[in-house]
Amino acid sequence: MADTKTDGRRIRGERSREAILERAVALASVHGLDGLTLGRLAEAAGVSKSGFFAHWRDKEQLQLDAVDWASRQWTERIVKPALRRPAGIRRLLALHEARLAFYADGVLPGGCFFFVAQVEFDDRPGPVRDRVAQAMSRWLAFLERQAAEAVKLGELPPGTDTAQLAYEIEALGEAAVVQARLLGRDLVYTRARRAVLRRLRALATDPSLLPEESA
Amino acid sequence: MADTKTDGRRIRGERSREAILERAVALASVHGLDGLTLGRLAEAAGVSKSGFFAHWRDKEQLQLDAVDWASRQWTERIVKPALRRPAGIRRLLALHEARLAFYADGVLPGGCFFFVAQVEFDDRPGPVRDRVAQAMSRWLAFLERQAAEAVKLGELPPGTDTAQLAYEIEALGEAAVVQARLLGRDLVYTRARRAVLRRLRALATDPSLLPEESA
DNA sequence: ACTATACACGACCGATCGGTCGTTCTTTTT
DNA sequence: AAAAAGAACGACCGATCGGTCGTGTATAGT
Repeated sequence: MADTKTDGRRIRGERSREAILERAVALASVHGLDGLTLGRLAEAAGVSKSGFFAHWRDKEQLQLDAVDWASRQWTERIVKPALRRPAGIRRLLALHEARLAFYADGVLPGGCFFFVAQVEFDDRPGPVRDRVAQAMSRWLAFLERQAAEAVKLGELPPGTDTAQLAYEIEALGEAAVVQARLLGRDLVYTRARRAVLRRLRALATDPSLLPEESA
Repeated sequence: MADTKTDGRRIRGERSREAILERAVALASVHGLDGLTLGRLAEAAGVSKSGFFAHWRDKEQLQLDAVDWASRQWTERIVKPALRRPAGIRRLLALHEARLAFYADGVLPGGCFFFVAQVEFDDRPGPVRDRVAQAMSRWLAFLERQAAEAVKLGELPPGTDTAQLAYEIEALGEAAVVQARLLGRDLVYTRARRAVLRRLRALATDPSLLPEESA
């Protein structure tokens, strides 16, 4: 039952480590980075608590790795696919839709824990707070840059408040997870998608670049 | 130092109980209803842990009371003031603005904990989950009703998707708290206000009912 | 002034928290 | 084949969790 050794280097626990990390991110999205307990994590990942400490020095190291792991997933599943779409308003919409699809996949069942942790760690300076803040502001800055690109391409009118638009896309995407618990995923995700689509169509100099609302 | 006896009935610890409850709500907005610990709460409220248990049977009772207390505050500080505004789109905007002002006051420094608790308690049936879900859906239903009223008054075009509009107002209001931690309150609250104002002005049959954007 | 009551306290409880330790088993290196 | 280096375990640690108990005390009603 040896792990597939993809290269010459060290192997064994990597699969286990990755599996634990994935569970940790999922749990943190529900309970928060701080509310995540190592006992529940170990049980959920099928290892003992001391098995966990073979991979991480302490809880803080796990939290840091969890932030990095989630950031990497965010990039792979949301940013990269959207970057294959043409720049401008279509890419903005693609980013929003990829995010909803990512949430629907259940990797972050409670929504992105950056947003909970941003509050949790606000008054507790340290590397975890820094990394969470960094991940969040990178995402907001990225959204804003894409909006600015759309302005430069002439797909949005000059003078468009790109930071404002980034705020709205962020808000409408994140809120979906919470409301989905109450009203059902399909219904709420449709609303979340339509909200941004409408907003972009209303702003766009050429709305025909975007799909129709009923699509 | 006797409490003001507003009526003939029981008095003494009420002030203390109210003070504890207020602190509990504030803490729960940051750490979640579940992440709230009685030790921190007792310390923050200046009582002993056993002093706390003079007022509540257990943590669950406190959580229930906290939900009710927050709901009441929500009504007093957001709903009631907005109900004094004329029905229709002006009232919708007033609701959004009152919410931002409420958040700015710091009663719920982490944002409304309904939204965190909705995720926290999702897979744990019980009275707390029920009450949280009830509070959230009451708020969404109220927003939707006000939007429907605006349609009936002719301030929004017939056929407007009122549930969609309620979703957007909710999302744009709640997200502000989180982003405010990162980017500063004034900046983000301005964005949150402008987002809903723009949306309403774009929809309205008579935009002059609403203030200018630059206001 | 006396008594009943409710509030608040410090001390304490079992369970769980994050974390350590010594051991065992497997894998990699030599 | 022997030795070195992970990886995982069960047992256990002090601290903190939610919660109990007995006591002291301030107040309300008589």
